[in-house]
Amino acid sequence: MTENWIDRFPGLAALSPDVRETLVRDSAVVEVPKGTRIFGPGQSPENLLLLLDGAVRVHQTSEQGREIVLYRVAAGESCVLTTACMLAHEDYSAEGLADTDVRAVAIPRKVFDDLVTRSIPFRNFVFAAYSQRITDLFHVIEEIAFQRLDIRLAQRLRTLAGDADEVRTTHQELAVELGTAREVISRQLQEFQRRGWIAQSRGRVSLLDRGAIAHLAEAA
Amino acid sequence: MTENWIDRFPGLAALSPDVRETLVRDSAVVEVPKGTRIFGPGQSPENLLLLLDGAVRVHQTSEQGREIVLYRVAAGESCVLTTACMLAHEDYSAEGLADTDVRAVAIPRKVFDDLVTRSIPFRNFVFAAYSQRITDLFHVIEEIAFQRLDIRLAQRLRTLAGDADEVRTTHQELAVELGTAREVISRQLQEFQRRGWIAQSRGRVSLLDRGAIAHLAEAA
DNA sequence: TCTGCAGGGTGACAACGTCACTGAACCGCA
DNA sequence: TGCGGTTCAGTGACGTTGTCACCCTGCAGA
Repeated sequence: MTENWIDRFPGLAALSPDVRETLVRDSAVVEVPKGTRIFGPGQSPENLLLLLDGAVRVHQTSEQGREIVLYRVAAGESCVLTTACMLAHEDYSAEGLADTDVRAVAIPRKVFDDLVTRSIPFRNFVFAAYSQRITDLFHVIEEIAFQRLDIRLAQRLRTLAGDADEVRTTHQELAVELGTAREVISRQLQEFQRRGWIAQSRGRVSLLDRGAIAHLAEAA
Repeated sequence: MTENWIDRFPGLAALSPDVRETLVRDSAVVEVPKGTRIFGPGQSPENLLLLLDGAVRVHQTSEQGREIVLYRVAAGESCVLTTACMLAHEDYSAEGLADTDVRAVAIPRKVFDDLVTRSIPFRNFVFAAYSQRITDLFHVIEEIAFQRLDIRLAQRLRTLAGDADEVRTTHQELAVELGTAREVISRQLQEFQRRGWIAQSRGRVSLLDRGAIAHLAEAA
């Protein structure tokens, strides 16, 4: 448990030795399995999470039951908005789910407060993390307001696939990614398939022509 | 200039006397006329602004030139995201415009850093302000993704009108408010007019039946 | 009075969302 | 191996929103 995880966070490189010591001593490394609900309405976390491995997906659900993925927290990043949106008076319908198995450092609120007071680099880290998330949200707004769906879908398929050449997901899940309806995804994927860019089977999309997909995705 | 503006900010009520003194001594009250661009791409503010009077409107503009209003900062609130989104590495296309004549307190970055270190209540104020803005952004996302335009337009007409019974604005400006196109606003307003809810003339919308408008707005 | 221009109206069409329903693939189990 | 339930995907019809091209109108300044 004396693992030196701090070096995994570039933003924390400037921490002084005593701050590092506090952080390592008073935080716990936790593991949560894929699918766990990390926070959500009626579930306010008393920790700031720094992700070591895995990813956390943050959703919003509308009253009518439609959903959209707001952003993901990747390894090496922190889950600041998590704490922030819980801090707000309004209870909000955003929730965080473990997208994969997750290993994270949990910094208790008191330790967090202490560090923010004591350490300028730590504070900068926190504010930088906020800024990053906020620009993520700006991105989301720009895309849902102004970007065509075929382009957004192509982009999302690329990022979900990563290095692999297939994505294991349902049309419904893709619809939630983009905040649209399943039927719309089905039709778009059919069009992609018709053009020979992808192949589909139940629960799986294979990318056949990454070049064409990339070309569309970059037609931003 | 020794005006005690601190009491206008409920979140700052808990500040200790010495912090209050620093804040009042080292901050300046500034006035900017309506229409001034307060921040934007290539214009990063070195101050945190606390609004005393007036309102600031924060926009985002897409590459294709379409715009959307993200939120407004009202008197008694602070412009935290302003500083935050400038802090992010990416240069972002959000910009802040004085929606009316504005009077505000400008807290220089150094003073801000000092206060965040010294004062727990000040820090809470800052974090609470962040949370508020972030939930505002969540609201925006929920609305543009899932809410019908007629409902959003009715809501916006109500808030823009305030106590008055008319709104002095063009269709184009309303389109920017909601991130849509002018033609769409024109058609919706015509429908409202046909139902006898509003009357229109060049650059002006009069609310004739606030009850009906409110009813639609609350059909969220 | 003329003229330029911002504001607003309109029709056609494309893109996206919704609804109702159908069929296909998969799973557990007899 | 076949059965039945469930999840996933396909489809047509239709309503809403976005885009494009173009027009008309009211207003201000020359």
